Amino acid sequence: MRPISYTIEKELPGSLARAGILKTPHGEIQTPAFIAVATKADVKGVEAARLADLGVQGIIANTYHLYLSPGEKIVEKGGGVGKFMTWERPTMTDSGGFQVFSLGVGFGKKLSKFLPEEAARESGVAIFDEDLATSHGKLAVIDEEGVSFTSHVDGSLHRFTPERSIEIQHALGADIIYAFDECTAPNAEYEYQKEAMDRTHRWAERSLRAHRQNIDMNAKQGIYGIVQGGRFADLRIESAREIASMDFDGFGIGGSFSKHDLLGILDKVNAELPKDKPRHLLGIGEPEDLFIGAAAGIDTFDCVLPTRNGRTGGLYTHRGKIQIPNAEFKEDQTSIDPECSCLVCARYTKSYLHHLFRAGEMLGPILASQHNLYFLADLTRRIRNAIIDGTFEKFRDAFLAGYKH
RNA sequence: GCGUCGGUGGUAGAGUGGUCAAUUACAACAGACUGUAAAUCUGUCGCCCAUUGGGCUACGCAGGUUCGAAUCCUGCCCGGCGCA
Repeated sequence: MRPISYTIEKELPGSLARAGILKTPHGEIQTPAFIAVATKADVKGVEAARLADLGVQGIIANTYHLYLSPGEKIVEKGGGVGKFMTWERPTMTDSGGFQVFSLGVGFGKKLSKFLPEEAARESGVAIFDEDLATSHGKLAVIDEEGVSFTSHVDGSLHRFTPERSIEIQHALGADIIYAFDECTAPNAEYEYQKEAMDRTHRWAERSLRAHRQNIDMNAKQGIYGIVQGGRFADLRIESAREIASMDFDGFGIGGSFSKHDLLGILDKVNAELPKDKPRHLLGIGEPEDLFIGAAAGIDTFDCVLPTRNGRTGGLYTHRGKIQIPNAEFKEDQTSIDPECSCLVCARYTKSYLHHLFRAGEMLGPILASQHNLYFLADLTRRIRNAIIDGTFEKFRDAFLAGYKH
């Protein structure tokens, strides 16, 4: 009996969408579900004790960050990432593969994972700047065996290989761990993307082997393989087939493709994956993305946006995202989102949140993060219910009609 | 009253003859953020048109010197400090 199992509860006829139950040693996750990001063993701004009330069923922490600080041994002595942070429910750890991107080619470049350069330039987002990147130097360099990192904290040198990532993830002790992969830049050329994908496949085999060899941890943790291939459909499909052929307990769809590409190929990717295993869409997304993902058969999502947006004043509402520090909310005595039933909305006005942000009070980002987390967790829960009821499309259309940018 | 230092854009505070509509910070007004180098970053920020660009009004007030003044001179007003 594997530590991780997935059961389909209901499928949406004519699509890949499904509702199910993901069982872990620390409890079940009713899917589709939104997993909160707890990079450094904390969901930024939110106490673990509050997470369940916000509808959060699981968290995902980060191998690279916890390895650097406090060190995986400390977390291990603390009882593993879940116990350490007092979240004794389902946990995951990302392998550090994303940092290959963010500290590698992405370093010094404000490039979004999604926006191609042109779009970024048009929308005013700062973009890749080779000069800047060069002057800072990249912090991650890739070779066949693994990745050498320069710590962003103190400049010290570190080495990650698939085996090392798995070893650290064993110490961190999450219920679900990920194969070490290479997350590529969104604008990577086909040739490089192919090369990186093939390398990620080799790393996947090594990760899997490293995990299965550890009898003890293999019995306690499940391991997901990660599909790569960037924005190229044929590579994505090839990658899905390749990763699916390996004996993973579940699958992660790795990042850096544009939204448009995501729309077009996610279902094709998932169609290549075995139905009886869980699929996680790494690092996504916005409310619209959750509908797209769920429709394509994604079971779990994670994304930094609810907490990052929340910290910086962006709040989700059923009428679209709002910037609470903006002047228009100064005297708005209505709740943040009248259609939201979270504790923050039940209690506080836009005017109050606006004031907290203007005054630089930390409670502002805290409350905003909580609301956003609830918003996405609740939306995912309702998507699940709609799949079970067979009203998915209806629910989606109704929601998106009211949700403006 | 005498002496002295100083009065710059919403605020603080640079600038001390041309490259100044005026560094910078804060405030203000927006925007961005998708496996968290992020409680962060970006843009705008005298007025009026405009696509690069142009016009106008501005550095306490009023004069003056100069081709040219926020910058020099004179007077006045206001404030800090010192002495009476």
